[in-house]
Amino acid sequence: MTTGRRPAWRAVHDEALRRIQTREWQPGELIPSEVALARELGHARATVNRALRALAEQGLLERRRRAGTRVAEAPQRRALLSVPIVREEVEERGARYAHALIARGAAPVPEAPRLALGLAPGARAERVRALHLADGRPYAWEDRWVNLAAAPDFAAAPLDEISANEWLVRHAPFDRGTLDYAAEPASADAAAHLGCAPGTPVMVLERATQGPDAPVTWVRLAYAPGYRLRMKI
Amino acid sequence: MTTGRRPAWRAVHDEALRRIQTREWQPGELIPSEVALARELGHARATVNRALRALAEQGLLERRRRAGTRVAEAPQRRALLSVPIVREEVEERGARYAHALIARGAAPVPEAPRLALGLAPGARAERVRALHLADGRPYAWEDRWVNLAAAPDFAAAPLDEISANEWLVRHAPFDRGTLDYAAEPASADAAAHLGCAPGTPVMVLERATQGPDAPVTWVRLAYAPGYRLRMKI
DNA sequence: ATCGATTTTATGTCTGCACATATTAACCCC
DNA sequence: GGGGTTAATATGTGCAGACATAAAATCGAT
Repeated sequence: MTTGRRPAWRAVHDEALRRIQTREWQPGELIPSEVALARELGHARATVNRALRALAEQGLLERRRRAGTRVAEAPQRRALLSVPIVREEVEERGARYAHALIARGAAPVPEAPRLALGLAPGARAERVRALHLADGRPYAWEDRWVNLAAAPDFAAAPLDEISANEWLVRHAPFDRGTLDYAAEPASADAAAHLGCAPGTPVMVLERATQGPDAPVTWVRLAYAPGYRLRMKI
Repeated sequence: MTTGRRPAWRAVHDEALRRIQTREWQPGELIPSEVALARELGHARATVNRALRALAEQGLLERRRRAGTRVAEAPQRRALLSVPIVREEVEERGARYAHALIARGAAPVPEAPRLALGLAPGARAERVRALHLADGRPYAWEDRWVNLAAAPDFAAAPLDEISANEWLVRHAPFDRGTLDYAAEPASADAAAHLGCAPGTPVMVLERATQGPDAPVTWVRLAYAPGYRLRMKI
């Protein structure tokens, strides 16, 4: 029967979670089959399946056909990190967002972005440098390279009105990518724009984004000192 | 009919993804209803529902009852970050993991962990300091506080055999928590154990873990210089 | 018009059933 | 016993139909 308030699969989910947390189901232990649980809890197998599938997606259960379902040895929740858009990050903190375009134009590509963009040695690409501001104070320093082959219109994008990232998100289809966070000493130009001493530890994000056909953009974001990347599990 | 190789809901998922990426469905635009899509693609509504639900969980679609389904304004993929267990991190890189217990014992709790553990001012808790090693080289420096009220047996845990984190993961039920990454200068003791100069930028992870009833542990991990937190989207 | 009640509609969920698929377990033959 | 074949079984997926729920759209009375 439909519970109304609380979906039945949630109830099953929560009950299974309780048994995991209370060690009623031990780590590594095989739990009852979907059919058995369905009978015990009075629901259809599909309902139990959905609940257990959700727990497996969270990393708490491990499921294999025929072998059954067992509690993960080290039951780890997984944190969901939405790919950061700087403007949203700033606004979520209740600050006013602004950005300043510092420089743009074609230039020869250094090694790291060149490899990420899949370009030949000596190739040129569009480079954008910009500063992101929160309530008028420096928030992050951006150094971006764009593969014009994958986003031809980018050269004409009005980057004083919209940030390069937002323009690309809206105009260039994208697919997959990688995120790399590291702690590094602030480079001279980053320090100058972020208003800190060169060498100050800053969080650096390097993001490579690929479209369905070709790599689109490679960006290096240096966050102002004090930045924290926060996640919940 | 069952496709066999590729589940039908994946086919629907991929087709919808294609339409989003090619801008056939514009950002912000209302897409056809489940019933319409089911008829068009020749599947049951439940199948279409599952596909669209998966895309919504990834942040590409926004769905509301009665209002319908629309493409997210800034279609962002979400990265799934599994909560790091240092041993697994190390072994995934193909290195041999080891850890060394440096110190343990009850001590007065400083402010940050005290608040995270919900303890009264002046309270004491169990402190553990340990070094994680990859192929014998320093990997991360751990400074951990444990709320013995939530994990009474922890005082007797054999921390020379098993790391505190793994012991807790196996013996203390846990629930929710927060992860905070920041770039900071290496403290004196972290630098000493990591083999770098004090003040070197290092990635610091602060994790607070809560069980069903009470906070369990607060840990600060300083990774050796060069550490990168890598995610795929 | 305006506000509130009612209808409509798209998504959310549930069920029962069926078949698919991946493994494990059992079996058989030598 | 060894090795390959077959059966058994738990999960994975698909479908049709039904009801639940939220929110937009409509209608009605003031």
